[in-house]
Amino acid sequence: MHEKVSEHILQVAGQLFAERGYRAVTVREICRRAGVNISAVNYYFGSKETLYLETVRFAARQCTRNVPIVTWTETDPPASRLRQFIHGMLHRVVRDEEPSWPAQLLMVEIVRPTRACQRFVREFVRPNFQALLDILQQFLPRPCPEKTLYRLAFSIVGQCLYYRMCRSVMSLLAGPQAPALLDLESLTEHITNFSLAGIQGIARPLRRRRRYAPATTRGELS
Amino acid sequence: MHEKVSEHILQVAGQLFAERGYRAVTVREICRRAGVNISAVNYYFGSKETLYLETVRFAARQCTRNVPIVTWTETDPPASRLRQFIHGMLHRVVRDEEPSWPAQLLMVEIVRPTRACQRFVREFVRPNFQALLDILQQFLPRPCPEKTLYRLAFSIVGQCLYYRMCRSVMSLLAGPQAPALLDLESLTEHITNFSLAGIQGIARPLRRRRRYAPATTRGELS
DNA sequence: GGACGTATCAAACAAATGTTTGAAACGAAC
DNA sequence: GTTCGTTTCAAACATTTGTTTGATACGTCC
Repeated sequence: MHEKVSEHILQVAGQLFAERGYRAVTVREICRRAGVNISAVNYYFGSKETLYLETVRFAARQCTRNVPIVTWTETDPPASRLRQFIHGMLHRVVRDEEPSWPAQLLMVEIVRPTRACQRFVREFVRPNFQALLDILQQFLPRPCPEKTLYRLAFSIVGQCLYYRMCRSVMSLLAGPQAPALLDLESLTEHITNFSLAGIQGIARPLRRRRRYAPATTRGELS
Repeated sequence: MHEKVSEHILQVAGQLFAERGYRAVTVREICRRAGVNISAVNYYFGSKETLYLETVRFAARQCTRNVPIVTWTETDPPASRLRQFIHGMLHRVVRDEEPSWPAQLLMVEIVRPTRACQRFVREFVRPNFQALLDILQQFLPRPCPEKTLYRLAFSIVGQCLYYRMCRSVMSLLAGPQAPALLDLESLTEHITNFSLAGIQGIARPLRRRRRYAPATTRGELS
């Protein structure tokens, strides 16, 4: 029963934290909604703050557990790998499967980081980011400034994260067709195509300046 | 003196709210840091909540005041207009000029919206968004699904907002070269070039499928 | 100088907060 | 049945919270 109670508190607290933030949620409400005594939080977690840190860890685990690690075969072309990466990221981030609060909690943690953020980045964000860098490498000529590589990566994850972080704004701007814009598959296609072209636009400006014929390796993209 | 005192409170409160959030900041601390009596908040603003709503309004005004409205001449090609739009947006959002808290406060308000968000979107975000849609229209063939148009816009603002919303993550990932990645001019160039190519990649797949020669209007971009 | 609207101040208020306490209930082991 | 470690419970604790109060100071107009 121990395991069940503490995890139940974790779930209830996580949802409330994600919706209203750490300070706006009281220990009393967590316990009331979880159906446990008020001293349960301190009994199982030691303090409200520790409980919060645990909800962030739980959220990170949950987000990566929902989506199997990005795996591709050696024969997959780079474009296919990028599509898989974007699909996985969108799945983690825009998909509203139960529970839906972990992604939201992490977004808030990113925008105004607390002590929980550093560990989250180190353990969960960095590996994913490195995977993206590896994919991008394959699009670029060997001696490529790291600055460019990083910015390409940020351009891609920026597009994905927008649909979670700015969903409130997006819904207000898009009105009734907002749900259609969140459709996972077509959104994956859009961001992938946009990014593939964008990568080429960054990787090949020299050729265009030299007035090469532009019809060279475009087929690589599709 | 009236005007000065209330605005001073607004500034102090805005900075604290942006750093730590509404609930974590106490009226006592605001007043102490502002050098005014504790009852000043209720005297000038009626309540802590009203003060917060005013800080959001102030932040929105400040962010758009720092950057003159996007203006272009009729002769400017679309690519140039897009570059100006991106430059303005990055200027508002990633530039750390004094005061630097308004953008941060707005980002937090977007990720977990309160009552202040709706008005902010209506009065400040929507006009900017509409301007971007107008620019994008010129890249696309006339009968273009609104869904595509919107997603293009979101791809662009998503790239820009990343550098503010996810700055904590970005700094941890990029390490010592994070400041270089935030350089306004080169970042504008990157996002503009990436997006121009991305727009073409989205706008032209039909032509490619029809096996048209791809060398048509590429000069339009540069 | 007196009157009046504005602004500032220290003190106090009631409510809510996270946490602690000590006892009671429970369940398995002997 | 007794014992012992774990879990639950209601009550209370000391702080902190936003807000209110009533008095005092300030400046201006008559």
